[in-house]
Amino acid sequence: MAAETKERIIDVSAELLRRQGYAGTGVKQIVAAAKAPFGSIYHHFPGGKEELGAAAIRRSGALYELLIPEIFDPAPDLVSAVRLFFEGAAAHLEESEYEDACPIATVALEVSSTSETMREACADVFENWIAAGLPRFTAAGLDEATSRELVIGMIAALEGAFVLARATQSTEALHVAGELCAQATRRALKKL
Amino acid sequence: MAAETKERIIDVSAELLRRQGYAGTGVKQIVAAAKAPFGSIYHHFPGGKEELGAAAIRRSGALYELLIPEIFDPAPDLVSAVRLFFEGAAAHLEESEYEDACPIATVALEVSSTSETMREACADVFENWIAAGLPRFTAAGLDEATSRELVIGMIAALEGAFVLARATQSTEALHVAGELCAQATRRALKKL
DNA sequence: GTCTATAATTTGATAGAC
DNA sequence: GTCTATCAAATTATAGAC
Repeated sequence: MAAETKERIIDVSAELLRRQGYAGTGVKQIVAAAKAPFGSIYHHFPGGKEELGAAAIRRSGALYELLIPEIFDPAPDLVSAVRLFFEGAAAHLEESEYEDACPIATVALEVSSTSETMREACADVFENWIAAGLPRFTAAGLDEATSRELVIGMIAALEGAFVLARATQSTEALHVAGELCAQATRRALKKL
Repeated sequence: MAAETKERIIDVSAELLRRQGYAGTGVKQIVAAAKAPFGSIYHHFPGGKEELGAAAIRRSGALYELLIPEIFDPAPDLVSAVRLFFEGAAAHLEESEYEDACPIATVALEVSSTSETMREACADVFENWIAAGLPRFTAAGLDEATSRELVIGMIAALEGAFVLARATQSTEALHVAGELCAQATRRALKKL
């Protein structure tokens, strides 16, 4: 039961951090949404808000990372996979009325100057994503360096497109960024 | 004098919002940094923190927009300009020890779900940037639609690269994203 | 170990003296 | 119109009852 409460607190925190950021999300709001008593935060996370925030970021990061095999592995080819990745993101963003963008980016930008603990959690997540994406590109025959560039480019383009999309409430940037990455991938494969 | 105080408050706010975001920046912190009396905020900005925040975002947006002509117009060609744009961003980020990334993105992600006033200010800034970038691409002979895609792709890639760069404290993503956009531009020009 | 009551501080905002 | 004193509410965190 204790473990379940802890898990529930992390899940709720991850959701709130995605929408409101770190500073914008209160500990009281978290316990209210998780239907947990206030003190349980400091029982399960002695490091307080910072420790909880880092745990939530790592949780979100791990969940989002699952999308990579989920989308890339059944795709007919690498270029299609890249396209599907952005189209899936666009669809999900639209369905959530532009609420559910990247669960990490907001916090990453926000806390990088103020909390080293939180910044490291975000950096770890991004590095895990890159590591998870890499084998999908090398498996298509691309060399390590090219694959890394394409993966980083893809994640960067996705993150930035989310920024534009959320502010302008339009998926245009996601479609454009997806096509940009798909074409770059196509061109790299052609050179083989 | 009154006008100067107001300007100073906006400038200081813009700087703090860039580093800490909207929720993470207190009104009291702003007046302290601007060496202004607390009440002057509500004298100059009757709408309170939200009105001040929107003004700061628009100010930052206008300043940042100046970089487009500054970098693109003296560049030898469009592809070089795109590269210089990212390299300049990387250099500035590194010089500021990964503090000074995009002045809008943090706030854009943060407030899009909670403040319509602020979201609109961010959206306006992005649209102004797109409009400022467009003529540089059409002047090179590209059609309107292609130019728009390249500009949006460039801004998206830059924003996302900032997210990765700030979290991982590395400029790798900026270099990768810059090359991605430069190559896309080169290819579009080749087709003419 | 679960939960409540409270502490200490800070938040955004206002009233009103000068 | 400039500025100070203060407000009510919210913030993170803790102490300690059960």
